[in-house]
Amino acid sequence: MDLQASKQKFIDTWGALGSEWGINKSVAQVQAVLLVATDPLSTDDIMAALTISRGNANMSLRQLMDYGIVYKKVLAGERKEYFVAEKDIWKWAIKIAMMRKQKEIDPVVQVLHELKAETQKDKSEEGREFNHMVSDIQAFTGQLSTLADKIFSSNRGELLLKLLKVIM
Amino acid sequence: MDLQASKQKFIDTWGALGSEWGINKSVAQVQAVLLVATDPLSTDDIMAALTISRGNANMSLRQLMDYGIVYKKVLAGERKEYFVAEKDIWKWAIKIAMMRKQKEIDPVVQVLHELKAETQKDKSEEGREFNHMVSDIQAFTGQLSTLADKIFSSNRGELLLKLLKVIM
DNA sequence: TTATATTTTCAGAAAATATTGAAAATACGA
DNA sequence: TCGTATTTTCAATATTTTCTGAAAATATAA
Repeated sequence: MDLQASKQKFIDTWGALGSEWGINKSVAQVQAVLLVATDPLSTDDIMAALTISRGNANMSLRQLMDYGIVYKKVLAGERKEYFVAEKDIWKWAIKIAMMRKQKEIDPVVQVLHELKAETQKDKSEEGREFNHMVSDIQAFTGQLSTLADKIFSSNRGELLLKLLKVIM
Repeated sequence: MDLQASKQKFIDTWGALGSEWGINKSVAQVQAVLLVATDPLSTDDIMAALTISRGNANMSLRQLMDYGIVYKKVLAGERKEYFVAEKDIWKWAIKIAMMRKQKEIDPVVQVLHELKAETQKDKSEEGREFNHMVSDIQAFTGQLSTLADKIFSSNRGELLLKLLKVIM
């Protein structure tokens, strides 16, 4: 397998992984193309590399920039916009995890908290049972959420990983 | 809000959370219905509770049983099968995480490993760059993967969580 | 064994999601 | 300013995923 084939395999694998994690396939592939590129790429380059439409390329790039893991790069004397990918995997693992946590976990923790409060004074057997179950889940997700915040704020992620390897 | 409304809200919230994490909405809702139930439920009970088809109820239940977070319960003198949900959140957090890791992460780690090996001896600037990038990602995902295995095997998850709270 | 209850399967329908492509908006140089 | 290159938007279309419902398979009781 030559280098180009290896790169292609990486792009495909990355796209498949993205799909499984609820990240749009095109978005994941665009990131992959930028990761394997040696130079900044334009929208047209990406359209050509993945044979996707301009609209798709544009929206995927925008999403990656929203995530903060792809940057615009101005090339001197060029009117087009060029893009490069953040290559530090820790940076994007943390950014994406934080964003997803905020969007997906935090609202659930909030609802669980409300349900817990609302059923607090229900003294029926059924009410106490429900309250107990919700409390358990709330405690668990709440702990995970707090832990995630601590890991993500301040770049202690890498440190943490090393630490864990020692502990376990 | 009365108890029934609270339960309904829980079911809806749980379904929404599931969708966002790539778990089918029906599957998540079936688990929720079983979690809030006071007694074992039959397929018909679940169909009625969520107004879903028999096929959907059956497949969702099967998937939850495959995950190992819903059990069959035989009721004396009853011909129908009844189901109950595992209520220990640690048990299913670990089971689901393990399963998803195995299905989604491990193959990627494997491909990355192969790509790393294949490009090891490419001495061109481009080849070295690609190899370096793949190696970084592979090291990161490999570490996470190993860490996850350690946490999941043996029920050290809860312990770990307590430990982290002290450390951080 | 036969009749009946229950579960499973799966082709097709419906719903949700992703993608295209061309028009509109914007940015830039002359 | 105008003309052109480039980017953005979004309605229409294509694709993927989920769900239904009825037929087939299986289990149970008599």
